Amino acid sequence: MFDETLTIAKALSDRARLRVLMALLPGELCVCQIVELLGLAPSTVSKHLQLLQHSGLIASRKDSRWVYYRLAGREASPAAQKALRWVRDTLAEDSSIGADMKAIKKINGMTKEALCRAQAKR
Amino acid sequence: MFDETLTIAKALSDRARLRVLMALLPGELCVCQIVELLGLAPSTVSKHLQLLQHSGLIASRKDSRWVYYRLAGREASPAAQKALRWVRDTLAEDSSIGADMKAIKKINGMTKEALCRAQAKR
DNA sequence: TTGACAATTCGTCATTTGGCGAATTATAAT
DNA sequence: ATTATAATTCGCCAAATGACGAATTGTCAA
Repeated sequence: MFDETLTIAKALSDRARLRVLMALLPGELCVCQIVELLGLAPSTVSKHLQLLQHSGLIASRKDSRWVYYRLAGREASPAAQKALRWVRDTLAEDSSIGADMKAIKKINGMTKEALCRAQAKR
Repeated sequence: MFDETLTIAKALSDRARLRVLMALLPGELCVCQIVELLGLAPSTVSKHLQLLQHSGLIASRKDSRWVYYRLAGREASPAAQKALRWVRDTLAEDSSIGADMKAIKKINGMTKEALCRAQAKR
């Protein structure tokens, strides 16, 4: 229990990972969308997602070539569920993440093709 | 809000600091008691306590030569209060911290003189 | 079956973090 | 006043962390 709590706290202790959790509040996103949102290298983003998944805070589903991540729900441990509730409650009415939320809307509005093109640029 | 949440999460993401928070659940402790509990150098413990205090999770009071730390209460920000509630709820019935709790009882049973002698040994 | 592409893993590097002892500060006792 | 002591600050080192690009894996399309 203690170690799990520590693992979860470590997972929450990074800006990029916290942004991912916030971004997943409205629903699942695929890796390329998260890459676009964070503006980090795919390998870096993948690492963050692995860590979050390992901590039990998020879960993934594979659809052909794409992998979608979502906040862990009922399958999450009590500790993880409580942690997610904390994040959600604390950041719920936070205006400072408005830019991210706007970006998510934009990203959701883009086709996969447009997204991949955007990423091919770098 | 977001940055405060991140600061709090970082404060929670260390084993020693999490142990301190657990140790403070029953009530305040002075630095020398926490040093005894963690078995770390006073300078290291002080650093951890500063970080926790800076994050708003704990507060301190000075009594002559001693400084006592306690979990932040009403003075804490909503984010900090929620975080403390998360830690408390998550670790409440955790048996793996039994050793720490036992150590706290023992430390509380010791006079200050005995404690200082114990620390003078190193 | 070959090529393209989303995602992950690996190797490397710069930065951050956690640890200590020495020096410093503040308070109490002699 | 001088000494002792609780705590903090400072300077340093080792270990952990986050970032990237290159190489790898798995899946679909041509």
